[in-house]
Amino acid sequence: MQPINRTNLTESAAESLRAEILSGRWAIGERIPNETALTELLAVSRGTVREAVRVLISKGLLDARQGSGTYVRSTVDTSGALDRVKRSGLRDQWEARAALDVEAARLAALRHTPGDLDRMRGLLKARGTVADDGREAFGRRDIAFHRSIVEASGNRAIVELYDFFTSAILETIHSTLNGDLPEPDDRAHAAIVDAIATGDADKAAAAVRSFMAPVLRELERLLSQ
Amino acid sequence: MQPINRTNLTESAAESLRAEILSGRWAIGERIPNETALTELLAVSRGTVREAVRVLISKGLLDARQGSGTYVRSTVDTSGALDRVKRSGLRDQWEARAALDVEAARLAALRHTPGDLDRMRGLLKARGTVADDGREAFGRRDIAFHRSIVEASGNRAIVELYDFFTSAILETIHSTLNGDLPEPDDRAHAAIVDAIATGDADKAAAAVRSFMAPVLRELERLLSQ
DNA sequence: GCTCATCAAGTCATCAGATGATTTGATGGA
DNA sequence: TCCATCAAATCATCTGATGACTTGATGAGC
Repeated sequence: MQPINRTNLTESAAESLRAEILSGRWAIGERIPNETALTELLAVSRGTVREAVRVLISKGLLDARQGSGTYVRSTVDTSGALDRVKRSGLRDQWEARAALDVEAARLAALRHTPGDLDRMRGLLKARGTVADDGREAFGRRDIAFHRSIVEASGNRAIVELYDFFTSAILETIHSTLNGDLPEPDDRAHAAIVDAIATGDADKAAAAVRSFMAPVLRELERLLSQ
Repeated sequence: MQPINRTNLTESAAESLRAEILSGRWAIGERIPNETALTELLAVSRGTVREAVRVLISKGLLDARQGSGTYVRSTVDTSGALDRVKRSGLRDQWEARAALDVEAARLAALRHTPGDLDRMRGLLKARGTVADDGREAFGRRDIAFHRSIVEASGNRAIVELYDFFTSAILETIHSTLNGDLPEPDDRAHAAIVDAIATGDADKAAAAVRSFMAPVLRELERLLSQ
């Protein structure tokens, strides 16, 4: 039986290089040793060095320029962050998304354009009910509506993370949860849009918060069983 | 002059493979063609194929097993999400982190232990001033204090993202911003801890929000110049 | 008929060598 | 001083070979 931690040379080399970069051994923008030198430093062949470097390039830590060298692009590695977020549990993910959702509504109240409001209301009308054409299709329309609010915040970082949480939560619910979560009715949805339309950030935030509360309570109940 | 979108074979191959995987061409757990076959499919050498596959392994899409084959591990790619967040601009990042910070304080008010409060107060006392031993060291202590609040939320997803934003924002500020951001005084910091200690979630959230406001205003001013 | 050691084929892991493409700084003439 | 040219350095890519590991087939032994 092999030890389960057995790893290959490429990963060892990549990990070793990554640690050096994160330690700040080379400053941002500085050139790291060339492939031949790394071959000796890491005691692996050039092919293995190239695979390791390629991984770090894809993580955004390095930047290779043909004819010139390989340079440090960043000394912080965030590639594993989302993996850990994924493993953080459904309640935590839901809370984090709710935080973004609330802040998005707050910003949307301040920054929304007339077009944003039209789009929200159009998607809310098109949302319909589960009975129309099944749960999955309804889920997609529901998500589209909520996303339109987040988009109206004009904050791309929040939109991006919101999308991530949405897919992560969906995946988790599919695989772990069987019970149904309460689905707020049209009136609750419309209340959010109306609050945003008033331009009152606190009111918009409160609307989303009270919208989320019952779902979160039910979620905690289901998870504590 | 070369077109700026010029890319190398490895990236083309990786992108091509990634697209096939995301399209669902192979089911999760299914084995993809071996290296020799990929060499023909992608019309590149084995070395290039290996580099491309290695990148997709590091993204969590593939899983290579020596002697057996290379298998699909996931058909959703979230690895680019944080990259896009990084490129979303300083204001957006700050707002997103503030949202998490506010929610963390809210949760901390509800869930904190006596030990949490002790730690926060200890770190606040140890925080001192810039004059003590330079800006960088002070910055680290300041971050440690704020992180202790986020940790007290008991939400790992929020902690993880908070860390991400902290490092991303620090890096951006280092490279783009020269002006100083306002630094709230000890009293403002202590007010957050006190609010959390009362167990009143709204009060804690409001404390963090008013703490953040002047910094965000100054940030917008600096960025609009 | 069942079990299990053995084996061979298939596959990824790694190495070594060679050539091409590109960048960059040095050189030297106009 | 300017600029075309060149050579060295570096990454990009290909090719061939060998090793390590997995897996299913085989067949002896019971």
